[in-house]
Amino acid sequence: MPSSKPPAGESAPPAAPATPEPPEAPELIWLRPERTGRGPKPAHSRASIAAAAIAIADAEGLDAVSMRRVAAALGAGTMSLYNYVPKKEHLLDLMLDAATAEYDFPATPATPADDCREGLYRLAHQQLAIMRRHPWLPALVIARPGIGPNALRYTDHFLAVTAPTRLDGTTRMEALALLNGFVCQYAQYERTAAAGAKWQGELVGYLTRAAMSGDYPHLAAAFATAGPPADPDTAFDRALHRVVTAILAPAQSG
Amino acid sequence: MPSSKPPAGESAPPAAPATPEPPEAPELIWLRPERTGRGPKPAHSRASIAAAAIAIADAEGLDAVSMRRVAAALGAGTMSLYNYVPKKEHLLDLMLDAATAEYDFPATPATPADDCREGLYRLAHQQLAIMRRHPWLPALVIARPGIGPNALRYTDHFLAVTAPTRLDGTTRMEALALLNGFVCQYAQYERTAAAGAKWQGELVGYLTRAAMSGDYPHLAAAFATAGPPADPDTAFDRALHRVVTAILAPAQSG
DNA sequence: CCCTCTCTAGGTACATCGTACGTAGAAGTG
DNA sequence: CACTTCTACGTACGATGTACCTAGAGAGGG
Repeated sequence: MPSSKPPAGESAPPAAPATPEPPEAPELIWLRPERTGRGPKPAHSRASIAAAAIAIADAEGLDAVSMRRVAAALGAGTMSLYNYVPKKEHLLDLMLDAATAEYDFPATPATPADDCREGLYRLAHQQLAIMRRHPWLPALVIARPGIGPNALRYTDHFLAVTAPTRLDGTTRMEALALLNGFVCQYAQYERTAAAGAKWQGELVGYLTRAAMSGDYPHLAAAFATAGPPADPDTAFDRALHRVVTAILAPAQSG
Repeated sequence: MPSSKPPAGESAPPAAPATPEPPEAPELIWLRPERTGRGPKPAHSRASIAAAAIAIADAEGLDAVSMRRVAAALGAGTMSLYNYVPKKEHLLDLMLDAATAEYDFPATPATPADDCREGLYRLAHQQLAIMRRHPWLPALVIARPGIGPNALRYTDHFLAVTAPTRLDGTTRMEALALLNGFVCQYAQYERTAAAGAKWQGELVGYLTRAAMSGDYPHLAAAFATAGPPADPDTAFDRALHRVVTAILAPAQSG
């Protein structure tokens, strides 16, 4: 328990017993008010901090996002950041939610009919576009549930789109997780494929050697019958079609 | 290029030009031989190193796995580890592959018929079991493609199981990614849910407040009609059923 | 009005991390 | 035997997250 302890070497504290209960600031950053309205005006805002962090992550990757770096980008002292963001995790939460704000949801969910499928396609494509813009995003989404206000907007939109189906709320939530997870995985795959392009030569050599070793017969067979690598977008669409079909299927049949 | 350079302040090197080409050790650790057969016998092995790292990760989480920590667990000096593992990333590769070795593949892929579905269920359940044993695994699997020898075994087995379907190799590879990604996501979800149990009170409060705010009508409706939380295993099975159905569907129809 | 309390900005300091580099010695090869 | 090539390990550096402290700004109560 690293809570603030009094000097603890002096005499007994006068009246109030040491820590009468630190108001127990919530762990969830969305439960902390951005401003409490006393003292001097803060020089920055959560929004500007998130924007600065996102700019760094877009340009140099998530590893380049350090408290020092973000603070410097804002022209602030390193430790001043901690007035806005109690831990680095919360900085990541802010980034995640700020990126989620980039979704553009149509006001009316298309038509009441089963354009549901089309709505899910559009949603997934938008998500992929956002994640291509911010290659660090999938890792964050996967790592933490992150229920910021914009994630709630996303959830609400998804529920609206899937309302025409007669699936119950729980099932639709599972469907959301399924679709969300799929797009993240795909974006993440694209990312590592792009980053590992330099070692691709090594990898190909390793794989062909493995295939020829005879230890992996089915792998070798698949290699032999493999066609040319597909265009990323069509590969995505094909897999997306499968996932959406799985989502819209009535319910467990067997 | 941090290769070994000669003192470089002396007179010109006699005959060989400074660095004639460092043999360019491969980045992929699986392409480096474990032993080259000269010098003293190494006191450790990749297997023992991976085992030590896994023990630490199982007990204290992936963050507790540091080079110093693993070396200490082996009774070795910190820097000695770098004789076996050129970078920490490669340590993670070793851990990943060692965990993948825990799969137990049946020698004969059941029957030639469409027990394919059953085979995929078994595979997914085994994967979930492994990931529950090693809560740090999903994060690793998601982060890097990691094509160690045991991952190849897994791939080969998957291809064997899905052989009865008349899907081509590329499609079955996509199916593998789909199933693999799904199980990882689910395991990761379970993990964060378990870790965040302490803040669950906060989270529930936040969500109900959001639902009541009127800004998320569909979310509120879903909340209202939500049943009791399902048993994790049945929830997994339900979602798995959808995913496997999506995988086994013939091919893009529309 | 001033006093006081609360907030902000910022600096210093520490533990811990990955790892570059160099030295000492052991085990094979000629 | 000498020589080469490996292993083991200590030291040291730059970077990280963040605990803690000092000043000072500005609103509220007397």
